[in-house]
Amino acid sequence: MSISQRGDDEGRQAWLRGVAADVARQDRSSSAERAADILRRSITEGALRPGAQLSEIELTEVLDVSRNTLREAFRLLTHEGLLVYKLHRGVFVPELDEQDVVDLYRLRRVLEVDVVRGLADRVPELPDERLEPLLAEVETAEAAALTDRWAAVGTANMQFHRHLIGLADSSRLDDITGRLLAELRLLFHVIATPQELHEPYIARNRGLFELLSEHKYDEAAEALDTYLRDSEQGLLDAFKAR
Amino acid sequence: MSISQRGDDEGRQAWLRGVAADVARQDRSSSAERAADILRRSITEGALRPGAQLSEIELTEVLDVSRNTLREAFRLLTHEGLLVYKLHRGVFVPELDEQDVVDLYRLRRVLEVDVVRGLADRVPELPDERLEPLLAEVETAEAAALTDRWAAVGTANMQFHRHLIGLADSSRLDDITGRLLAELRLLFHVIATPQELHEPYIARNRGLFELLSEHKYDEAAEALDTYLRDSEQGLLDAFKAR
DNA sequence: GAGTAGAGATTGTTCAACAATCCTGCAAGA
DNA sequence: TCTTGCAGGATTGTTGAACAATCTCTACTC
Repeated sequence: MSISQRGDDEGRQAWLRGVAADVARQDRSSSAERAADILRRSITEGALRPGAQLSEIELTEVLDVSRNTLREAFRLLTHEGLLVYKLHRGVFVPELDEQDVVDLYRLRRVLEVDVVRGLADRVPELPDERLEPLLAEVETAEAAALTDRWAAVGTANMQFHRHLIGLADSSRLDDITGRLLAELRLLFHVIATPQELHEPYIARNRGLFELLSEHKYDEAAEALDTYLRDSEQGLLDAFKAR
Repeated sequence: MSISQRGDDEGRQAWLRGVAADVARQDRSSSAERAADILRRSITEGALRPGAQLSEIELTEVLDVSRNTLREAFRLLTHEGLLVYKLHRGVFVPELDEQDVVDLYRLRRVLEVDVVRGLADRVPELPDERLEPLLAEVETAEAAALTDRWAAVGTANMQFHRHLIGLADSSRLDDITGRLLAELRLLFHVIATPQELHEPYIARNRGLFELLSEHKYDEAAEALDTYLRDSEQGLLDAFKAR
């Protein structure tokens, strides 16, 4: 389909913007970002455990980038909280503790609850289709649970919250959330029993989705608050049981 | 005073920790951070205006660092929101608009108000001396106002809020706040009338301090909420008048 | 066993070079 | 006139090598 076949100018411009966005997304080239992507996956999926040191020489060979570029990738990940620098000693996957759990959840609670509460005053009102990504994540989690893929359940649950925050249309909030969820993932890796950690929240996410689609925002905010408190307590218990 | 002249071991260790912290602060990775410091000041003080491009070659000569180190400094400032990268085009001082004002203030409001409200449930109770930095910033602002140094007033007012957030003892919150306030500073530079932008909040900051020192946290939270709404409106008005 | 000195390894920083991309101006064509 | 295509120059992206600064570990002394 060529551009000129589209009739209206508005539609054509929208289409152009879409293409531009795709290109920009694809064009996120930068060797550093590509290296960071690989490392990010290695960390969030648990191949690199908390406490592990990342050797520069070793990784330049594995990732096939220069030391300078690798260090730039390190910087990107430290900004996301997935790595920490120790001067003259190198970069490490951070080891978070109970205090970090409390800190992270405090932030999550205040931000997420505020987003949901804010949906009530929104003008124009939130279109229903904005909730579709939430439902998709719930269904992904449910499917993963059926085949005992609890890590995938955890991932889908987190994506649910990312999309929830996304409803606020705030790029800064999205940034902060990205970092919070990344750090949360680090915490999950010290947990021995992922099933009991993630399973209860599949149904609760579906419950949240339904409250939202019925525009019961205050109720949803209330439910989300206790939800997050329970989740925090679950993590703290898992920590103690370790 | 030499170490051995101090009698007690505890005191000596505390002293050593203090020195270690000072050294660490001084030794902060030097080159890249030193370059970042200079650039940060240039931006926040207005020498580098929003929209300006930062040339690598030019700055390597001015700052006397290598391109790699300079680029690391750029990364640091990008993380703080003081610079933005455009792939293959360079780094620029971002240009914020009304929408950014709304976005920033929404975050400020929810975070700061929550911090103040949370002080009520704090155990152990907040020691009075934790409020001293707040008072110091108020006095700094008052002194600066007497000599018409309105930029300094704005700085002190922002530091007031940084210390306010600091009462929550959350490193992540401190990070986020640092970025939010840095971005706010960018906004101030498009404002023609700094006096009417900053002057009213000197007294209001003092009022907040007094409510806090009387442990009237809910009242303080309420005052802070309207404070921030007024401040946001002031910025938006200034934007429109531009 | 505690403390110290030195060797080896790793990180911090710089430099110079080349590759990839963007911007500018100009000429050719509709 | 407006668009399109194409050099050419300028800027950024990436690399590899080199050296300095710092840490870690081992071996030694007491």
